Amino acid sequence: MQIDTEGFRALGDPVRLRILRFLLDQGGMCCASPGRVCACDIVAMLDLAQPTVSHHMQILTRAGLVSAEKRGRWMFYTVDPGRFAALAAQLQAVADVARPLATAA
Amino acid sequence: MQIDTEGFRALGDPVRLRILRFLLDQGGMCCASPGRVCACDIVAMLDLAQPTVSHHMQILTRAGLVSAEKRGRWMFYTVDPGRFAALAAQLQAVADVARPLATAA
DNA sequence: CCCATATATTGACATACATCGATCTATCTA
DNA sequence: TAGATAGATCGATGTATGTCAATATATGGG
Repeated sequence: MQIDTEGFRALGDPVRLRILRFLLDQGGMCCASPGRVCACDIVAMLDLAQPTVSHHMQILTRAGLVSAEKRGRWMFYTVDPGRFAALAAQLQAVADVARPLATAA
Repeated sequence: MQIDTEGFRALGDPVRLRILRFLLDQGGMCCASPGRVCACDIVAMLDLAQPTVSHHMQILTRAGLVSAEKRGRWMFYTVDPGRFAALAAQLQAVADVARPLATAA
């Protein structure tokens, strides 16, 4: 039973969850670069200083939840669907193992 | 897009993940009360003081990841499969939304 | 080349959190 | 009812972490 600490740790912060939701929402827009949001947009959205946002983006990328791509002066961030699917599979595996135990007890 | 902070936060700790794995493994045993592990067994397994374990179990139960049942002097803990399945669904929903954006970009 | 802009890095600080010893509460038993 | 045991609560403490101001590092434009 493999469960990743770093991934869930990165998810356990309200600011980072807000950033993830913002990436998904902005990704749905039809203009500019769909699915890609630059760091400056995230700073503008949040009421936090630029270094703080940079710090959070580092945690998210190091956890593999978002991938970063530098394009000129801007850093564009994308949510990694494979990583989220993998984490979802881990939790579902826990649920599958726990299900018969919970009903038996 | 609903993502639960408290659940993932509770998962983002190596000690608590070890406890969860222990609950699942011990749950597979055929003796005593299958699927149920008392707090004393968790204390015995970990190299941590009893109040520390009690604290972690509170966090896990408050996050809904495990359910606690007092039976006499003992507290028995069970992994909640529904809660894990719900969290898995949240992450899978993120993956499903992010998938087309990642491929389009 | 120099300046403006976008992001990263550094250092400092306050708060949150994991951990423990000591103690309290509840429950069983003799 | 007294003693023993399981677990929770409390208070203290060290470490981790979120946050910011200041600065550094790119990158593009004039």
